[in-house]
Amino acid sequence: MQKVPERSLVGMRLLEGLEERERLKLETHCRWRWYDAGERIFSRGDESREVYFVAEGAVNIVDFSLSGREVAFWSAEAGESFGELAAIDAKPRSASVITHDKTLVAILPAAPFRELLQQRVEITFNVLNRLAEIIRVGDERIMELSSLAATHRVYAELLRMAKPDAAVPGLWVVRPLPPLREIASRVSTTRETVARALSQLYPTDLLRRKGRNLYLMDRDALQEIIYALEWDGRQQPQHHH
Amino acid sequence: MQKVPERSLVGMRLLEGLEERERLKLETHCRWRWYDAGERIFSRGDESREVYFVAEGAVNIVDFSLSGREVAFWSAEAGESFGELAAIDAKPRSASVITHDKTLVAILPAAPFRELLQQRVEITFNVLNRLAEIIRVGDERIMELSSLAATHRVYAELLRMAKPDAAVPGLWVVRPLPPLREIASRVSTTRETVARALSQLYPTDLLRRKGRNLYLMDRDALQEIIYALEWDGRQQPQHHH
DNA sequence: CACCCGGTGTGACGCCTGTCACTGATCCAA
DNA sequence: TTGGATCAGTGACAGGCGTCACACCGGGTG
Repeated sequence: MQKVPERSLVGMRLLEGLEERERLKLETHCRWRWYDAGERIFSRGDESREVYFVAEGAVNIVDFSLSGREVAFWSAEAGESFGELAAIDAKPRSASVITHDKTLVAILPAAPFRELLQQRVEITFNVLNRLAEIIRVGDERIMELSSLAATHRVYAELLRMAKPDAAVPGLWVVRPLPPLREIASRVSTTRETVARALSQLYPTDLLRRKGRNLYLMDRDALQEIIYALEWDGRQQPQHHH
Repeated sequence: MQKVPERSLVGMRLLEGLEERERLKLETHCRWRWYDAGERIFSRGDESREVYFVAEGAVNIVDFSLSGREVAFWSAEAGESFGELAAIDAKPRSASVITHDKTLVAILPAAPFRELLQQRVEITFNVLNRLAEIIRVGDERIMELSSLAATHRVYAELLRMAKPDAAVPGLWVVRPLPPLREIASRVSTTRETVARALSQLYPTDLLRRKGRNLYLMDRDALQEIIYALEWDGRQQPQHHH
């Protein structure tokens, strides 16, 4: 899982299918740089156009409302990339990027990136697929924001974060549980609401917390709750009477 | 503005830069079809993979929450296209498409579309740019949903819909004002809230309504209100005390 | 140890806005 | 004109959750 911090573009998902020769050539255009955890790589509105490849560490792509509220769009880990948008359409950055951990990135200027796209259709398809994925996830998010109450969005995020437990089949774990503040920014609510959402579920024994591990005792039941609550809870089908 | 309903792909933005020969060849793969206003072209989850070009009319790309609430993502008018996502990544439809008006579409199967992308890089860049645009707009939307109250989102939508008045400089018009229900679905709120948002503004004389025209008397002032209200209104910067 | 700092839990309060229920307008067809 | 359908405006109500405030906890540091 962990990638040796060699300075190469091996293993970058966006470049899958690229022959070694071309990869090496691409690397000659790259600048490498380490960022500390919590550093800002670029900001929304910036005029830079480079594409970034994460070799080690992880970053969050976020934006801030006028009031300072942080909204997390997505994140990129080792092997993933970000910043393609500006390189493609030559417009200012649409979001800011903040490192989550200590992070090593390869910085590729827009020109060689675009040249690559022109020459290697396979890579272009990788990019197309990635953008398509981003759109799909974004649409999901919009739907969630539009139709799910804050509490339910928190549960939905838990389901997304949880992975099957290695030992007990049927048991799911979020490990490590990130600071609630982070979850909040992913589902556009507040730290307090996340805390309350969890507290509300402990008594039912669907959720159990041990240190920085959060166990989902019954994933399906939790899934159920999200939708069930939308039904008899918030809004009824507004078939005009 | 209006396009003659000739059955050709001339003027399709996604195909800009395509030579006539290739365009004609592409047309041989197309199926043409008229849809009535309000018809559903495809639904989220469908397994179809065709790309659609709107020759005449307009469609809305929408999705429905479990409770039946309609959320509008965007729309496509004559010259624009939709359905590229599924053609690109071969996954089920991410949203539903419903005609807004009587609409003529050209239906291009995924295979020739992908072939086109492989052969004509210019077209691929058109697609990349379009996807990038969709992502940018989507991110804006997420930010709005996360940080603006429903009333303010309505105002923001008005600003988006308004166009400068031909006669009076400085005056902006929304013409024709769509049914409030439609505005509501674009900013994820209810018909009633939209109505109240407008009513609230009439007394200030920032808004004036004449039949199906809605005049923005002072666009900048309206803009101002949206952000001003976020400041001293809802949430303060939560600099930890 | 004492201290600070970031992360957690939870109570109180109040506004926003979704829901329900009516009343009217507008427009078109019979 | 009369009916029906869609659209608009508004009052009443209640519940969700954002905001503020405070207490607690654990871990690193001087």
